[in-house]
Amino acid sequence: MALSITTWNINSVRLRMPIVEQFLKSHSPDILCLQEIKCQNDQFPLEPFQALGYEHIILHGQKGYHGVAIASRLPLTEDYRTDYCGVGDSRHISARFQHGGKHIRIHNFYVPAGGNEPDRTVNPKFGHKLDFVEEMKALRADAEPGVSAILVGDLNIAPLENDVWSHKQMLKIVSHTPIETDGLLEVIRKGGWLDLMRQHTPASEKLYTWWSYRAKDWSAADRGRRLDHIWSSPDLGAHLKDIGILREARGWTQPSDHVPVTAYFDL
DNA sequence: ATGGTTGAGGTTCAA
Repeated sequence: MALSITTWNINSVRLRMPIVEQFLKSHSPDILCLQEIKCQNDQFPLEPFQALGYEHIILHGQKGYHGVAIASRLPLTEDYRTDYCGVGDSRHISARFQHGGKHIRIHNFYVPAGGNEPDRTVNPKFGHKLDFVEEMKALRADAEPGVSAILVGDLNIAPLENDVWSHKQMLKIVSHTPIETDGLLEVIRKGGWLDLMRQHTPASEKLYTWWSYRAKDWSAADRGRRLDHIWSSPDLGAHLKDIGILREARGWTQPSDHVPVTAYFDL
């Protein structure tokens, strides 16, 4: 049984519905996890998703900032939202589904970006990011007996050397500082997660999912970062068939600065 | 060291 799951930081779902529809029509993943929907739940454009077969939609929106959503062709159950750091941000949503005889829980995260200065004594946003990552270390891939797990999202950290265009030049840039990259690798290790993008593509190869809006020519400069991730419990590793990073979506009309990343499984 | 761009919701903040 085929299963495909996409994660995409959409940077305003209302503004970008034309390219969301373009993506859903061309790729038709079973489940789409969105981050930075930047709207409240009652402002989410349900109808165009439903018209394309995504009848199961769960939301954790907020006014103006952040916000996560899961749109699915498969029924979603036992959904919940966690307020990491207890600050009232909408940065996590989770649900369960069944496919190919498996029960699977999916987590969709939007980790704080962390501001510019990588020092929590002068930049509270960096402290918030570190605290958020610390709290994520408690999330285990085997938390529910008999239930597999998938964790996706914009984690705003590029953990490996080849997850950024220049490891050396990025070491003091928020998203690739050692305290962040060590922290995220610890979340993976302690939680018993598999980094599926790196299972599919060796750590020796560059891999990016985000390119800044500020570059004159994002594609020519190619100063990307791998900020978006797909992890799973170990049992799903053998079922992974492919990973698709839709680089071309960065060049679409009114693009997000992140591109869709899709994991293709055969369960 | 600075500035480059984008979005939401207001005339600034977060990314």
